[in-house]
Amino acid sequence: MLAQRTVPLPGAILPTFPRPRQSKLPDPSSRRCIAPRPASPIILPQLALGRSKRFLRQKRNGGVLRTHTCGELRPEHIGQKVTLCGWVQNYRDHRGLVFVDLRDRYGITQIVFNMAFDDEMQTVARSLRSEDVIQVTGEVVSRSGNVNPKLATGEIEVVARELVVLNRSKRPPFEPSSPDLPNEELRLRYRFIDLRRPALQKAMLLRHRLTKATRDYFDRLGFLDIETPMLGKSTPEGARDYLVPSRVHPGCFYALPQSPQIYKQILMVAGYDRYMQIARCFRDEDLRADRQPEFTQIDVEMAFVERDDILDVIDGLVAHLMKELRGEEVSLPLPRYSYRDMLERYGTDKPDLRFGLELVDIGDIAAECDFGVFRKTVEEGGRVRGLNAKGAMEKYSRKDIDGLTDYVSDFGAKGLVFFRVKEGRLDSPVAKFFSETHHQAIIERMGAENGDLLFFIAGEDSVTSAALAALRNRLGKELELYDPNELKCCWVIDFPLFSWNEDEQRWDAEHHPFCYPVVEDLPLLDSDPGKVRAQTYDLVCNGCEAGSGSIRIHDPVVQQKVFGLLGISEEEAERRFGFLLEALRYGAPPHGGIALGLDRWVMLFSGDDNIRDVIAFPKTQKATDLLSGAPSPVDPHQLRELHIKVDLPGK
RNA sequence: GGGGCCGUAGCUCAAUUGGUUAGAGUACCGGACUGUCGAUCCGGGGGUUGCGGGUUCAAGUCCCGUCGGCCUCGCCA
Repeated sequence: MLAQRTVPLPGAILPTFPRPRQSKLPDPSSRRCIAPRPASPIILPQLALGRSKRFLRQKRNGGVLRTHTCGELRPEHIGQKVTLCGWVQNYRDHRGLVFVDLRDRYGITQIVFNMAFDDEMQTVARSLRSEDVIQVTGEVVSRSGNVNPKLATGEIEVVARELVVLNRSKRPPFEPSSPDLPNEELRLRYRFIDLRRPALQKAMLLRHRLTKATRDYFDRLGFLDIETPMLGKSTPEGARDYLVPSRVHPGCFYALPQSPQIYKQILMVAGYDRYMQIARCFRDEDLRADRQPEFTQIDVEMAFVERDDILDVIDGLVAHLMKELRGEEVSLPLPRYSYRDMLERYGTDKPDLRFGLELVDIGDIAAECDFGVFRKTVEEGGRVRGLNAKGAMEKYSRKDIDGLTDYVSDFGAKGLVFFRVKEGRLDSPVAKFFSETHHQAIIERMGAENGDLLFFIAGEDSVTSAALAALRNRLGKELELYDPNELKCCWVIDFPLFSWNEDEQRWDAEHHPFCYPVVEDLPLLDSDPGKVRAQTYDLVCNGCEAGSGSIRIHDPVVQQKVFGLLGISEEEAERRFGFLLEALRYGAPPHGGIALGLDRWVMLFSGDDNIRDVIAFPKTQKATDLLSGAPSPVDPHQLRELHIKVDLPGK
């Protein structure tokens, strides 16, 4: 039988279809198309991911439009009468016979419409186009002889007996099944189409599972999930705030949280000694491939703990996630390295440990050679460091190396010296400035063999680190030195508390201003602040800063001292976050915590390198939402209520 | 704020050194077709080459500006 609404529709742009009457009727007996299992729950298998086999159970009620999903039917269902709903992914019109690939997020099922059964229905079936939404009732039959091995449901098909067009789609700007992706601008504008793509659905599912596994883990350990305000007070430093004007208090603004930092510390003072939250954070800074203006943190804080207690808890989380999401065992504890050590070996505090390619210092050799740049750099207190790209001699032409030279110049390197190792000697435009002894010394120091390609950068310590770290990552990728699917995590600890800000002639907090110094370094706060180590820790995964935290200052005196060194006066400190200082005066327990970037973790687990692909509704690099058009001007009357006048810069 | 890449049909792309009426695939529309699954076959419509200016006999192509997207340095505890 054909439902009333299935008359062919005129034109390309169609009005919204009313939902079929069945959906509004509570009486199941009016539904002729329901399969004969009214009391049993429908089991909807989620998209398979990893080795986990989890099932979502959905109670059948009188209002369902479908008996199964499009990913569910198997040979065991043959003979059953079923009702499916979904989107038309593809149609193959043979006139008397029409095939439709019906898609929902669970899979694809082939529907067959046969003119022999219903001529009128056939006319409607032939009018179906991509992304139309339909409801089909029919019988599950075997596809013996015509099995499609590409589909999980490929052994069966549904022979349609009833078709309801639930809604027509305009011609979609792109199709979810298309092998070549349209440009990202279009994908973001039509995000509702993009989100139909299996890749994004997979990412959303992974994100859900990661979030849930995280909550489960902390719940088991007795952590409380406590929400903190979105409308708050501007936090002391760091990123630019997103501001929200107050209507009730003319001229005053809330700030959206850069993180729940201060609130979670106050929760510790309040005695909620194990806190966690999946917290949305906002930072009004320029974007990157792995950075969005609003992002999500797994926020954690604990009281009566020392650094290693927190590291142990997060070690457990990492192991739990690896097990739950990838079925992998991780040996704990995760390795813990000092900041100094990482900077020396990898040039960065967030090394990618999936491969070696460690940095090597040849300052002593450089000091003796006749190559002016090297010798002079060392004389002036700089460093000469390099790395050995094993066996890469043939892989990089002179032109390629010029490209690398350009690349490292972005990081402040004035040049890139290279040597090809041939017949036990160094071959390079600058080789003549090095004696035979130097050649052999460098070869020995670098562990070089014939066919290797050595790179060196001379300059200030920080420049050699930054440039070589960047070069190392690039070489690691280009030379395929690691398995891109591997996840390798470590802790980096013992960061300095401060770094010197040359421009403003004062100390900056390396992490944030609430980090507790290493106790034995406390006296150095007065004598040599640059030497003070902080009780901070970064969780690093595949060269990505995946989490960062510290033991906090719970003593108002130490806190004031740190503010002083940061150039924050007592008055300013009181004004901006006096409420934290005040809280610390009322019995603050020793406490500390960490925040992990949830979006980045999903990226790491999914192997994506674009944060937008793990966020349902991301923003562009200019922080706009192409779907909604945000941000946008507002009605003048809204501004008047807020006592705000817009003063745009002239062009 | 700086550097780089990109913008041509609904979409993905092409267009020789600046040179004829800007093409192809796909999607869309019409027709044929009862076992397709990237269906096939026949026919058709579809373009302000992002926008504005300039150079030139001539601009999709070169130059300047601008808008938008992406990557990146600065920035982001």
